[in-house]
Amino acid sequence: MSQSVTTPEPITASHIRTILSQHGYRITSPRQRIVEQALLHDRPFTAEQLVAELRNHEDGSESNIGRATIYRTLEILASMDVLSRVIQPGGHAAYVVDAPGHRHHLVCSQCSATVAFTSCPIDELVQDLIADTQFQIHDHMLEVFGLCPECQPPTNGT
Amino acid sequence: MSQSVTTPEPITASHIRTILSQHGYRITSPRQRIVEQALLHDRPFTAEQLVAELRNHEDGSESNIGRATIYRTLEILASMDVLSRVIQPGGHAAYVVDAPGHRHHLVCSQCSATVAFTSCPIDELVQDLIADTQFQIHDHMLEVFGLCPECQPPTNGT
DNA sequence: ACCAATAGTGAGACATTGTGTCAATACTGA
DNA sequence: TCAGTATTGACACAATGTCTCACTATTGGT
Ligand SMILES: [Mn+2]
Ligand SMILES: [Mn+2]
Ligand SMILES: [Zn+2]
Ligand SMILES: [Zn+2]
Repeated sequence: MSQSVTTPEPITASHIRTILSQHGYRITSPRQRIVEQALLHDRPFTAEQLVAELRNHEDGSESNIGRATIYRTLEILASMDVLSRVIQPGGHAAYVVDAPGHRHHLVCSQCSATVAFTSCPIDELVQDLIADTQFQIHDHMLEVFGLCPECQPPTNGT
Repeated sequence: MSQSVTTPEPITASHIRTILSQHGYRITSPRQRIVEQALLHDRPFTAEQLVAELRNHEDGSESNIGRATIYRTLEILASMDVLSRVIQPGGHAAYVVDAPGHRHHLVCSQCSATVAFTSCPIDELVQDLIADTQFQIHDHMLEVFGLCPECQPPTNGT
């Protein structure tokens, strides 16, 4: 087996609290609820999805979390590499929970099953690009799309 | 100079008409105006940008083109590789005019200057991913972000 | 424990972006 | 020229994202 596939180490809500603190962010109740809700997902989820999920469930005791708060918090979590911003096949933005570090994702176009991988083939390319264009290169986005084994049409084995 | 950078061959409106025909699309007046407007751009532009630009200028003679038509046409052009869908640093979708073929883009985060390149470092990676995950891999998206020479802060050469 | 400073919140108005409908229109090939 | 049909555009609507601002809650210092 090559080095491509990452077995993600679990990341906990308390770990994320620590990271928030270290970055100077306050530990607030909405942020904690957002983090916990995000951690329930092992596939990409959209901001609006979380908005819906966090809208007071049957339990009328929970207060609502404002849409703006959710968008803001997701951005913060992404900036700290707790989440990754990914692009879904259709072109829409979503987030996935991630262990920290540089990751890319292989996403099933059908069911959104996601496999993170760490090998990044960009590094050598970047050197060429810098030499050719004189750009300073700060970032890149790479997403790979396909069909997971479950979603592949059965081969017609006559 | 390495092979990374593409000097784009010009693509003309009439060439695009041919491509449309070959794909079974009709040559309509709105499509021609959309194509011509798109060709004026050498940087990424959004669908809404075109909507605005095509909204009858001072010249009251031109009729309006519906928003839906513009979105539809851009998708068609992208599906024929006349345009590429790209993701801007902020995460928003845009299109760039392209010579046909497999391209990626290096985009300036500040001024959106764009350099297309053809070298794609994905191929070997894809083999590993297939072996490791059993996914069928159909597509990928790669964008590189940075600062073009013009937008780089001057080095403080004391 | 208390307090002052201030980061953070949420409601909602609003802006932007994208989709769906459908009668009317304009291409195209025959 | 004409019938068949792909395409249009207006518009309503859905979805997504941004902004504001008075109010609240967290935090570090005392
Ligand atoms: Mn990478
Ligand atoms: Mn490629
Ligand atoms: Zn799948
Ligand atoms: Zn620039």
